[in-house]
Amino acid sequence: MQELEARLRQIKRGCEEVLPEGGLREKLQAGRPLRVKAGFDPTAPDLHLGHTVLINKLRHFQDLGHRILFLIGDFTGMIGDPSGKNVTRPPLTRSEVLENARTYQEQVFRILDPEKTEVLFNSAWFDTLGAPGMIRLAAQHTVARMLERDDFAKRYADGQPIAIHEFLYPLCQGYDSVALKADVELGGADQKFNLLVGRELQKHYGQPPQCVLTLPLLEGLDGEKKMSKSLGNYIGINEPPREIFGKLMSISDPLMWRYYELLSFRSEAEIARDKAEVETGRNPRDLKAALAVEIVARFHGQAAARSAEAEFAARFRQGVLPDDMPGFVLKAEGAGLSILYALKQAGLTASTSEAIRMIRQGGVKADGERVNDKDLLLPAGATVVLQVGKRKFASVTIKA
RNA sequence: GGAGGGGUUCCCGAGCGGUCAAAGGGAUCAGACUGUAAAUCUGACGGUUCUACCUUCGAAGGUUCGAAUCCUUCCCCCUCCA
Repeated sequence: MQELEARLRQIKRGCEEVLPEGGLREKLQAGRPLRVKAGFDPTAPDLHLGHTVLINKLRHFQDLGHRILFLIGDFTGMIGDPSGKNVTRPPLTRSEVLENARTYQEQVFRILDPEKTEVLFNSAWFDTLGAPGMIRLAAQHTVARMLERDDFAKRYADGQPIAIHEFLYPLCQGYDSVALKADVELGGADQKFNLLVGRELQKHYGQPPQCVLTLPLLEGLDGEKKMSKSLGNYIGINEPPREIFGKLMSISDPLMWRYYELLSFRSEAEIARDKAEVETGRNPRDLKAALAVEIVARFHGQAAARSAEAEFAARFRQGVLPDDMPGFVLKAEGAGLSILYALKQAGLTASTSEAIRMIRQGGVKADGERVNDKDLLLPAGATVVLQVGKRKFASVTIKA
């Protein structure tokens, strides 16, 4: 009994909503492995930490012995989830879909256990459903219920267009749950409506309705807006260890606790203890580093995480240069090479104008010495370590 | 089919014949401060052979000593009415 409660708490951690409240306990009580569904767009995935909040939750289920149904919406992808943009996405070819699915798996299986994961495509049932089947499906839901969806309601009230096919998206997503006989479905907080349609449809088709878990959208590095690639405030799981480590170290303290809650696999009790320690004087920096190590290790292994941490400490606390900075060999013009030209050629600045600006602002160092003279010549034959700002380095050798 | 509004530098957005490389905000970058934190403050933010010159304001032409600003044509967005 106590164990059940513990499991329930682990599953609910970080969730925005669990609907219906008691439903999950009931399903867990049955003791059998649950069928846990999560749907993904068939678009080319380049996962960032925001995506992993949901995948982590799937992992929790797996750890508790449940079955993950990793559904790729290659059919629903043709519709595109209604976002008000009112564009029908061009359907992907079969090989594009398979390629994207492969990339998904390569990334997702760094968190999930492939043995306990089934990867499925919803075209499997929709391709054979046919127009009559689609009409029968559409008959299961009313326009009034559809308009309850916040996004639809707003657009309808504002006189914004809603194309008919947009109504089909929630229905199809719901039908996926029917086809899969899902016990639980996970989705982002913005998916609540669609997830609930699944419950309705399952009832219509004589199945026990799934339990719905919504997960919050993770805030990006700025701590304000949701993490997304287009906003540039993301940490991609394929980024090099050093990048992931550095980006995590740059987040604010409040955001760090948020990340602990949603991204760390450490127990809530441990995190609470750390939090208390910080309040009595422990340096939050060390906890941030611990989080960074955990995350880097998840995607790149323990060794890479340790070395990223060591390098970070060396570079920023002791000012040691990175040992693998890019190297360049540039030809001198006469007696030497203009520092401006070297900075640009080494890719440290986008243009010579920018190089001048950086020097004026005191952001350029050569062999650790601040450069104040924009007309400085690097002598032929020398090898100089150039630095712009805190994180851009290059080793430049001037050839006569 | 009819009426109207608009396309400006990474984004939003002012400018509406010279003082415009173009206000203001955001993002970004550098410096100071620090825990490489965050917040804050200062500065930068088209290019170059850099106190000057060159290229930019949807596209192409034109008027003018001079245009992002005026005219012509074209392309593209949006709103309202039917």
